[in-house]
Amino acid sequence: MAIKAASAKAIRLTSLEALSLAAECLKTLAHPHRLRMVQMLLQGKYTVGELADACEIPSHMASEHLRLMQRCGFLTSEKDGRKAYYQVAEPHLASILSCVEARFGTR
Amino acid sequence: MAIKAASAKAIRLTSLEALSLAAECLKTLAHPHRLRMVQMLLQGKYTVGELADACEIPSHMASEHLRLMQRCGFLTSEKDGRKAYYQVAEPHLASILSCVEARFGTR
DNA sequence: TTGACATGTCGCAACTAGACGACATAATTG
DNA sequence: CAATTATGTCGTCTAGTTGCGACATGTCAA
Repeated sequence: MAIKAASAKAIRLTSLEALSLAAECLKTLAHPHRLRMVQMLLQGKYTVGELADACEIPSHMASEHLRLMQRCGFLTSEKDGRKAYYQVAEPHLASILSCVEARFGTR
Repeated sequence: MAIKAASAKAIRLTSLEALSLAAECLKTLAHPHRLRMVQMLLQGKYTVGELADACEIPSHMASEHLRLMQRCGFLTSEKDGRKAYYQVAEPHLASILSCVEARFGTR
């Protein structure tokens, strides 16, 4: 009886549960408007309205995107009067955006 | 009349079309089984069956995942008899997987 | 050639995400 | 207080994704 081929090469694999969490986070990032928001927020703080303008979407939709990214730990927000400023909380986003920019340009 | 706040900070932004392509690629990657396959393939060639075993899914489903990843340029395949060996074609995958492993562990 | 194996394809049902109008809340201004 | 501005939430409709059984193709060995 043959030893399973896959187990012959002993490789360090991340558990499927951990990869499910990772997949959820990546799925959250995998949206053109959210990528643009992160690209901007890596260079400073912005309000919901500024991010919405840059993505050419109504601000109440930007607000939802920002909430999703906050939920998986990418962003944090702080209120100043009636404005809400968002900023990047997850440092790994910088390297992922570098990959995106390297492959898809800064055009 | 005030100059628009967003345009005040001149920032280099990737076009929304390019970000849409990027989002599609990221979405393709954002799946636990596909992440595991990429994690394995970054360390060598594997057949559909080996990848399927490692993900605990039937091989015809692994085949579909691999086709999707091939379609967006992540992987290439070569046939050897009735087996098909897949390997990584997109070098940036290594850095993205590093981020995933850094945040979610190699548990 | 027959059977077993490895991979790939098709079509359907169940689920999930996205866009968006409508509405809600909260702060500022007159 | 009433109007305006900025953000956040809810429900719905649509479109896309996932899992999977069934089937098709191609390869090898006896």
